[in-house]
Amino acid sequence: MKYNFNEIEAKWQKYWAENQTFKVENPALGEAEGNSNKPKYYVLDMFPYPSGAGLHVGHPLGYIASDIYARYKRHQGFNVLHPQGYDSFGLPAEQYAIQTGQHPAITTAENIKTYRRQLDQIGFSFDWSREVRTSDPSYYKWTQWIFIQLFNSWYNKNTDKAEDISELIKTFSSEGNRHVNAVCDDNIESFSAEDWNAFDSIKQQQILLQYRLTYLAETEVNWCPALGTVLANDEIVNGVSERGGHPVVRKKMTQWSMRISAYAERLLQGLDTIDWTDSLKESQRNWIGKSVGASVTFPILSFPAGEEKAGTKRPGYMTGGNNSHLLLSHAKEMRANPTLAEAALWEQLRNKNLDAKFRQQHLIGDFIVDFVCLDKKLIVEVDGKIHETQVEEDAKRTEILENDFYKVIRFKNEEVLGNIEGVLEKIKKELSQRESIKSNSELSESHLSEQIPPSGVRGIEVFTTRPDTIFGVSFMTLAPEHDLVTQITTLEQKAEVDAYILATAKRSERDRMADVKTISGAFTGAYAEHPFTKAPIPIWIGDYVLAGYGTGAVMSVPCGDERDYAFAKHFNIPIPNIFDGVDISKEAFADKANTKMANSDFLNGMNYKKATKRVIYELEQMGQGEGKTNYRLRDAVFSRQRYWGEPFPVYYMNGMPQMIEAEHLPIKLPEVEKYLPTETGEPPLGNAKKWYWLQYGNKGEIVSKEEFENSSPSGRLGGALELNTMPGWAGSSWYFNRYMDANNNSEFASKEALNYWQDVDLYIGGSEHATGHLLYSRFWQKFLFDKGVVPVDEFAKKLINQGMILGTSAIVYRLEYEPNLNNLDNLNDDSQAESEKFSLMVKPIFISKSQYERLNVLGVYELKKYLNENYEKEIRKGLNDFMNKENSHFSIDEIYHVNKFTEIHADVSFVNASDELDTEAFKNWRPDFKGAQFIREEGETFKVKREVEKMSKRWFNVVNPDNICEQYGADSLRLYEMFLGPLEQYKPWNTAGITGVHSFLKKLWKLYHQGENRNFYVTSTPPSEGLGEALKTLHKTIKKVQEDIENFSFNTSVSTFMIAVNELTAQKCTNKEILEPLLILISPYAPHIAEELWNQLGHSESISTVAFPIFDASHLVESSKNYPISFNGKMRFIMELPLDMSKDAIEAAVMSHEKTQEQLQGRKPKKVIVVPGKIVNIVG
RNA sequence: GCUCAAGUGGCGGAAUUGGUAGACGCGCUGGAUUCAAAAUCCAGUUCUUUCGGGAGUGUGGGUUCGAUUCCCACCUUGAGUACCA
Repeated sequence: MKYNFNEIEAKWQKYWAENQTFKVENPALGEAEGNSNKPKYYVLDMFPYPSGAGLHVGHPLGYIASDIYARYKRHQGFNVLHPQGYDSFGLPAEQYAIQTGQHPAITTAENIKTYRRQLDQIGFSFDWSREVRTSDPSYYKWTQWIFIQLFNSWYNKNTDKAEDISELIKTFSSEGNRHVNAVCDDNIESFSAEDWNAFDSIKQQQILLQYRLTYLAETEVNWCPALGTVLANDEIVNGVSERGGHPVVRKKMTQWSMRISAYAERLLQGLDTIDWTDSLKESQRNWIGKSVGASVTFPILSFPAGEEKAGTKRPGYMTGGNNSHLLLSHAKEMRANPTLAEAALWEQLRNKNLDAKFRQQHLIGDFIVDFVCLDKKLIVEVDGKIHETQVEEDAKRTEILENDFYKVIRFKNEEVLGNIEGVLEKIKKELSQRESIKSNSELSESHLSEQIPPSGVRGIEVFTTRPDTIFGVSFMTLAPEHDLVTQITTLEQKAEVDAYILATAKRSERDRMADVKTISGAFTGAYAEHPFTKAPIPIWIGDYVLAGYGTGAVMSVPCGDERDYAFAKHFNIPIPNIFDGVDISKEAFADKANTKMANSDFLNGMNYKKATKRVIYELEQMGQGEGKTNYRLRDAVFSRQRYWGEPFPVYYMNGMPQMIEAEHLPIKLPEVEKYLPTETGEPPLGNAKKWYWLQYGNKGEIVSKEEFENSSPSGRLGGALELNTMPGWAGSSWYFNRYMDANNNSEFASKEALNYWQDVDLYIGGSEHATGHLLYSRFWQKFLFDKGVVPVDEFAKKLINQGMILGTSAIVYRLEYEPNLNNLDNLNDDSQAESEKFSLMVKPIFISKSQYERLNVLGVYELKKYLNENYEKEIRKGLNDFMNKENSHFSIDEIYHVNKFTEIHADVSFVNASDELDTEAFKNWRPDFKGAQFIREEGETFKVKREVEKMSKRWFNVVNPDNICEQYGADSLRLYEMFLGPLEQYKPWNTAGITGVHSFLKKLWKLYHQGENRNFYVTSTPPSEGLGEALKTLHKTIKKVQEDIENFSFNTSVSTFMIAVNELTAQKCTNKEILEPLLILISPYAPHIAEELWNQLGHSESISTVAFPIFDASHLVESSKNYPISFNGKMRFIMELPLDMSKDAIEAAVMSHEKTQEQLQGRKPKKVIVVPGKIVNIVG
């Protein structure tokens, strides 16, 4: 009986499918199976995107590893969940649809069919009854559901978790937002409960949107014009799109965003609780980018330093020592406790009775004014009794404010209370006389305003990780895009600054990235004040400061920061040294650990840690700074202008997004005629005429877009439809939970299932998802955990990144030669065309690797000479064919010249294990190779050059698993993929090597089939004397294989099997006691052959259900040891000695050995080291 | 630049609580079998050598009786990230 792997594999694959061998039950549902007593184990692969190209041998690597582990865990008595599915929304199907009109669902279904066939033939033990497809409405129903949950949640920093938005609304209406500590948009205005309750519904919705975990915002996004969509940061590589390499530009768009930044700290902390690779954790840490430091506010000096000295600085204005935080909270307090008159006037002003927007108790500079219309710069003060005692101060205050172009009008309490109509009339009159500053550009460009910072600006806030170096600040740098730049720049510097801003804006992101070394910047002419020394600090702008990080401004400490140092050197800015005993004449000193402060006032002598703490304390006392932690992690844009993705369960009323209630889900993707954006620039969904959306309360009805949008709000939904779809990572961010209860129609997954399976025990997939899928999934898991949907807040305990399998390309060298057209008088004048014709007609000449290496060192002249001497016949034949002549009268070197060699990738299937090219197959490969000639060294075969490259159609090095399974079988494929090397490593595929594992399987087969006819022959005599060696082999193997699987060292267990089979063959072992457990060891790796032999051994149950053999150390006990005897650490010979021999006896035995004497050559050893059971070392 | 990973025969790779470097396989060489080829089997295969031996795990140092393994410095390759204050 021969090892007929094709037959065996087909037989068992059919058996497993028919018997649902790998179907796993949730205990609550399958108590009868007895699974409830078994511990659970969840082994997961990253599900594939089913591309049109199908699988190549690199794809199943991780699946094979996880399958081995899953099968092993079943042998160990675990209830193993090992599912598979498809990440089936994605760009390629859509692009194919755009080109061909084929619906992506059809393409996707076809691709999935191919994938399934390919996966099945490798013999995976997946439970296909739990398959998920992200593009299936029954699945994306729940993706939409999660989106709604996110919309209805906000992040409470006090409880450090996501909470329901209804809680927030309750708080707003009972106490406003003053005490709400949430992760939300910047610049949220503060409001009271009364304010909130007075807001109209739209205003309330706008405010809530600033708190929701998924929110709509005008964001600057990465727009890819070629793909017609936005891309996430991790979808961009080197400034171009990851898919297709198209350029990407920044663009402002209204998009859905996910407030992942709320989870930055928990995502970081969570890394310590999971067993993922260090490099992957490191990537995520970098991506989150936590930095701890301080935020510091530098007041802006109103006049340049020189004028300040002249004594023109105004009193009370923007000097250091004031506390904006205190003033702000004071203003809030005053707002909350208005006087009667103030309240009465505010009631009138807020209702826009005067057609102008007023603010109450607003901070202007250092002053809190009662009411202000910022647009018209009109201040209205209501004075009580107290003002009678401070007329002078008030006058000064008015003067200062009026210098800032404010107009101040004052009313007495009595006036307001007695004649409010008259007061309003006066205000109205003033308003009408003042021009709106928005429409008056002259004003803001006037000389004076250039010198005087506008009101409301108190200082520049910076973020620094080195607050300890604050005494080293010698300038400040703002990003060119910083809001303050135009406001603070002096007239003299305006031209220079404007020119610089323009130049920076022109440079693309890529240019800026490529050109890091060039230092550029401009001085604004303005100065800030140092918080401690009160010295004026020049304010510069420079493009090394990024608008998008921190506050877009830095305090520059040239002595302690490389970039600040370079900038200071370049512009001749002083570089004060604040480090004790450090020379900064050549470079900045950025070594935190060895910092000792000097020239730093109260910090002198302190180290980094102490100084930092002290500075932050001092700044907090002054109200000019505080300890702060910054994260690089940005909120994730969640809208895509694509067709083939999840539709949002969203419509708009009055411009505000509304969720469609969960009971109406799924919102199915509508049909479109064209998959391109509409003529008006809407996303492809704008083309949809009919929607599988609903009539209110009447689920599932098809409604036309017009019908939907024009319907009356009472009967139908009414409002505009959301036309964007969700990004690719939406569906993949929670699929691992769905597998736990994949066919549940009423829930995301049942509580019982979620509680039983908890999380993924082992997750295997590529490291390319480090900052995409793996971060987003952790984010959603934490969110779902907060909401009580899932029981754990990390979804995968252990994660392994499988390395990539690379291709081994085969390269031949093509000799390029051309006619010497000047000499070929019978040719046409059009030499260009002739040359092209020639190169088409001429027979190509290919050169072998060794010949190429030989020829390539010769010069062109030598090469030509060599070719003429050795290959004149071949070349002349090519030329003659071209010229249609028998014999040209020219000598060979008069009519052609050699150009160069070009590398041609040959299909790897034409090359054998010895790198020899099948020249016939190669000639038939492409029509222009038909008459190819091959040059090789005499007596040599034609060998190709090998090169390891990524597997790609382009390089003709793609190997299809279908062919491998047909030729060698799935078991060979599985073993070989594991045998190639460590799972995590990148390694080249070379089909030639598979013969090794294939012949191993044949040898294994032979162990069970003896004699001439190879009949099944296994003896079942009880273990006898002769079984000792075989038992030793078996138990050695059990031990090693078990260790290897648990350490994911699958490559070494394959060689262990080889050793075992080689040994057992040599021992002529035919005993069932040995051969039966051996099969169980091998079955996770080569399940088909194991199942077949197991069956032949007389078992009726599948081998996958039996228990793993137990290692028994007693079989490995030895009585003697081959001691390596080394001299000065070098092993010289081996001596067999009993293991129970004492140290002294060993030494004596070794010393008396003749080889020892030989080595020593009469010298006396200085020392003899004896480690019993290990080694003897003699030091001479 | 920074972070992480890794450097061992012709090739993939094995060996770490420090103890026989090169397991296992490919390829290669020789032999058996065969009309022949494939397949199969046997022997050899780190380099060097005067056949005694000697050298050897990216380079240079160190610790140790003993280092592929630990420490320091450097070089190279791959991956990620990039003016992150």
